[in-house]
Amino acid sequence: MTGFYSEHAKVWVSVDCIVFGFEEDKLKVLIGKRKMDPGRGEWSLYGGFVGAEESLEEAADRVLSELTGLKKLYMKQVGAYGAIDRDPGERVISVAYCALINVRDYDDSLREQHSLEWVDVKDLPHLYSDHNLMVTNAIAQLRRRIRTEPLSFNLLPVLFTLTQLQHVYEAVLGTEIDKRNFRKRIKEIDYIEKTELIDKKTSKRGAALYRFNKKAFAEDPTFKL
Amino acid sequence: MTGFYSEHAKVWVSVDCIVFGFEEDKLKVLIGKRKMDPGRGEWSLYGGFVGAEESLEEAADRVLSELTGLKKLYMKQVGAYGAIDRDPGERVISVAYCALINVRDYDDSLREQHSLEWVDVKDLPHLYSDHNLMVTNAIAQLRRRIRTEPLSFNLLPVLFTLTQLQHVYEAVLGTEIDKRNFRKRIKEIDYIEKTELIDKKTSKRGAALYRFNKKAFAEDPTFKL
DNA sequence: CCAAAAGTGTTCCGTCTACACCCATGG
DNA sequence: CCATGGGTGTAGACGGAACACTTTTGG
Repeated sequence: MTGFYSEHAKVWVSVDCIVFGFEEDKLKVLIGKRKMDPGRGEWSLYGGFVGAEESLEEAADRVLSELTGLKKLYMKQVGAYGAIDRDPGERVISVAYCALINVRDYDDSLREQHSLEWVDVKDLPHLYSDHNLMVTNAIAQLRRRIRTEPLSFNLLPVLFTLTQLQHVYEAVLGTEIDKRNFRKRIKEIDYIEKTELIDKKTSKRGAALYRFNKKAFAEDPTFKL
Repeated sequence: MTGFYSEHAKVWVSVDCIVFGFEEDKLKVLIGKRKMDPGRGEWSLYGGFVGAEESLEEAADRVLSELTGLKKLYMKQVGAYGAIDRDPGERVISVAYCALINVRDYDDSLREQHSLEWVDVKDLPHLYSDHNLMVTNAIAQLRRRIRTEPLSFNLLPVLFTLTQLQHVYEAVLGTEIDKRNFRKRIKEIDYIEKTELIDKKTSKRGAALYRFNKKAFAEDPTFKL
């Protein structure tokens, strides 16, 4: 410490995670009731303070793995929120991160331990502080990116059917998509590979299972859907 | 102060401004040589610390008006930068803001006072800390937004010719644009109004001056170019 | 009179959209 | 045998890209 900036004020910085999951053909967010003051009992995103010895990304990773037990999730910064009175307790600047997880990878007992709930984004309650704004911005970002980046696979199991994939796009974009047009476009994308496996859970006839080939995508990282 | 968060560490938070201007048909950024340690003498964005009693936006506004003497500039958050060692002196988290200004509104003596230079984005030197990354991200954001938001007018005088406007798009996007296609699209946009005035500075024949009508845009805020 | 920038339409091609029926199977 | 979700192709509309010449006037 050399004291370059000692005349300036320091503030608390936190990270808040908007964790999206896909369940029952709906886009959902993981929220819980706050267990601490201020705001005890209010619905809230899950977050944590940034330590002196960790970067913003590390803090977000830490919070996410506390929350989900999962590592190496898709994660993207949404933005910094710095209104003076955004936190009812003290002055805290928060950086929001959006994460996408496959609900089936997620240990449900961990969810219950933290008393978290998957809530449909269309049906969000009032959240603590400016968390509703964060979620709104995260959804807007998700909608923009899902057309040009292979995000959707993060919300699905490794093997998925085209109907499932289509439902992800419909849930995120909030629109209906024509099945034939959708499948036509998929066919032209090399790194969405059809496997020999058949899923019989959702239909009597059975649906072909597909897989996202990361290596093939890395070779030609263009995405357009 | 109620001491809710006292067990957690506080950090310094700063804002850094990426100020874009349009000059000589090029997209330029305002940078200067740092006048303080650490990093004295290095090329750098202009920034400042966030005070205890101001929001991030207020801090960015304050820094921008110190810098330009201008208020109510177009300004957008680029993102938060929080690597541990990003600042060579101490641990500082910085939030980058991108601003667009009309170079002709800008008092050049103020520029000289702060020993700032307009530098072509294609010709940027190495900048202090992670500032090159901030500029890169700001340009990427600008390219995305300029197609769907009426940003370009912020880089031009109130009255501008269509050739100037086209040059703004070419400089930001880094591509050549077909003149006839460009003007065809402009004609279909109601809130880009042709005035009776003629600019004779750039050509012998003279070019019609146009204006962006904010009110007309507010009534139908769709933009597509 | 000529250099230099302003201004102006049409054609073509590729992309997106709309749209309806047969298939396979478990119950 | 029928209800349920899986799977397939075509035609028309629309929007974007390519492209070249005339106009005006200051020097």
